[in-house]
Amino acid sequence: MTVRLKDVAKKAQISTSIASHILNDNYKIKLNPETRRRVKEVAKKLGYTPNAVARGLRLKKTETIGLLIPNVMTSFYNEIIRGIEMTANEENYVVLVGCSAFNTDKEKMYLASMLNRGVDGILISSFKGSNIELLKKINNEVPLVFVDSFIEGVVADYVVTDNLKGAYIGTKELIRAGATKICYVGHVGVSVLQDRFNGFVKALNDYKIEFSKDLFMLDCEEYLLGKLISQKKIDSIFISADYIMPLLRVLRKYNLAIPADIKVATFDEPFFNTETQEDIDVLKIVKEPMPYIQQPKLEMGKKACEILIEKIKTGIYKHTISKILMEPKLKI
Amino acid sequence: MTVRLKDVAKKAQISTSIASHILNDNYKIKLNPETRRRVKEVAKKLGYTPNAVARGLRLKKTETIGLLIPNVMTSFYNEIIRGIEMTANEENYVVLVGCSAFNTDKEKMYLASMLNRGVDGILISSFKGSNIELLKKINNEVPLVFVDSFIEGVVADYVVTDNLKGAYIGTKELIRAGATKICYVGHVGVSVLQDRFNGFVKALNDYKIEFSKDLFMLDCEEYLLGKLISQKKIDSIFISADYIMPLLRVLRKYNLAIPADIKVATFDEPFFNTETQEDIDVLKIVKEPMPYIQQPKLEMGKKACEILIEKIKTGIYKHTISKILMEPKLKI
DNA sequence: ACCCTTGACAAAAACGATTTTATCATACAT
DNA sequence: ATGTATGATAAAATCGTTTTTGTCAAGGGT
Repeated sequence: MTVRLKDVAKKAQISTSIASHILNDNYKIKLNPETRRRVKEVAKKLGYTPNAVARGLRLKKTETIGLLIPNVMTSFYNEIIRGIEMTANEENYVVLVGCSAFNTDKEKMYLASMLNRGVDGILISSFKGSNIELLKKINNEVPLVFVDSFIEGVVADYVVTDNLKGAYIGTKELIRAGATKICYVGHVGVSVLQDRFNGFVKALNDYKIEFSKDLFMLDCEEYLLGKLISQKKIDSIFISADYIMPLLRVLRKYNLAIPADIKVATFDEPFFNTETQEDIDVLKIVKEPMPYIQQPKLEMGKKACEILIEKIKTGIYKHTISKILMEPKLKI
Repeated sequence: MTVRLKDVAKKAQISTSIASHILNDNYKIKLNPETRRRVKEVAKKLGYTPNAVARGLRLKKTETIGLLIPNVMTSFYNEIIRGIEMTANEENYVVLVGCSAFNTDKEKMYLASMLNRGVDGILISSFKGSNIELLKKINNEVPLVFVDSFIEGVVADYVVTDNLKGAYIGTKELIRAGATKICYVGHVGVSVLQDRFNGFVKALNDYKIEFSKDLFMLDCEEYLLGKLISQKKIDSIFISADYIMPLLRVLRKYNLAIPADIKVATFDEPFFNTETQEDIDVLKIVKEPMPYIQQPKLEMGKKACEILIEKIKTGIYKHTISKILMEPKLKI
């Protein structure tokens, strides 16, 4: 049903090869201007658009980029996706999304699938290092840009928030507001999270506050926090936004108000999901909005996509590693 | 660099045609079992996977489905996307996403782009009727399933929440709780929203409450609401979750508490985005969680994707219109 | 008068699969 | 002995492009 180049050529009484040259505005080959006009006119009239699959086969490029992320249901990745879709669209690329669900096998499967579907490049947010060999191999076949993640040993481009700086200025803000005993809540298992922790420690050092291992926990551990609070071992908390609701519940249990009794700053905008009445009550302890570190998610997506497309277009993408640090912002 | 069928064939000392038959498990053609074994072994050893682009060209199917939605940044579409990605992945399909941003031209562009990239089917959430002719045409070329939207005149499948029922049971809940003067806040411009309004009116009728045009507004209009409230013309409100924050601000201005002074039920889970301290304060008027109508978003995505893939596989998809109503739930 | 360029176009190859059509022994029936 | 199945495989066509190579007449230079 759809109109092929052959149809245009036949109607314009010309060979398909010439038609192709004309429709691709190839002026290197000399042609009668009238012929050019005629072919273009016919193509327009028939509403011809080149079949991207055939084109992809011949050209070995599909104007498609693969996007592989852990999940699509958090606002964090959504904004990144949006940024990616925006610039991809501007540059006439289309994006194939896959959701790895933090599952190494699924990630592997998607990578293979994208590759043999001929994507021109891949954007990925990957944490576990399990597919590192595969990623290295892929990195030699198509450009690869990592978003909000860092895989030691893969020589590619990385676009990440400056997590160290973010945690640094967040912690500094707590100190500025008078904090002296700061508790850190958050994982350190992967590079970006380790950076955050390092930023936290750096701020402590710069402001001559001694770091104590006792004031550091991976998860929001109610019992530990309870002890620290009741023994007045801490006056403030720097915490990942993911844990904000659990934290508030703990604080409420101890009848503490923010910021009078305890100061809290979060990495990422705190997200209050209020499922129950208790959740709504819990919010009442927040007397002032908490300062938080905002990641430029949209910009991160945009930037990563720009870099990828740049690499696709130039074809230069091997043997260089670059880490683009996006500027976090302190929001009060 | 990647290994082609030709490479496998050469290594197994066989023609590509036979290799293809073997790797596709075509038993209609008689072959020496030993040859089959050998070819499969070689293919496995070389790590051969068929080039999906070439395959797509020859077979005219790409195992790709197009997904076109207005935006990717609201939790509503995110869950739908997730559902779609899940079932697509299970069925070995891959998803090409596009974001129309409520823009007719962008929608048109994406539809064309997806089509000529050879997607096997399209899932779309479309509101404005502007691309209706294009959609009709597409509907004859590949299966088309609408998600959470309805376009009069396009003979395709629709997967939507039973909006009428949702609004009906939501309103009924308000009435059950003693409401007699209910205000409706929400647009009616598109089919799904009109259904909601109809459900609201139906509930009023069934419970012998007269509908008054004065208690109906498209947006959350502060002035109007203020008047209705201060004149005690209403005791409850049925409202789209999108407007919950503006509504709370108005209610707070009048110093009203939920549900003591005014009952509120929402369509979709109320989403409290608390940007400022005022926002947090505003939540304090909510003394009890509000009842709300929950749409089965994930299931909607799954269902739509299942239907689409079913149609792709059977090839039967023309000249029937079906509207699948997903069951909304009342949450208290 | 002969060779060379060039303008204008056509034919064919290539991309990597799948599928239809051929080849060519051997075996079997008549 | 001749024609026809059939088993096992190869060759060629096809999908719709792009690109390389070919054709062929007109014009220019010596």
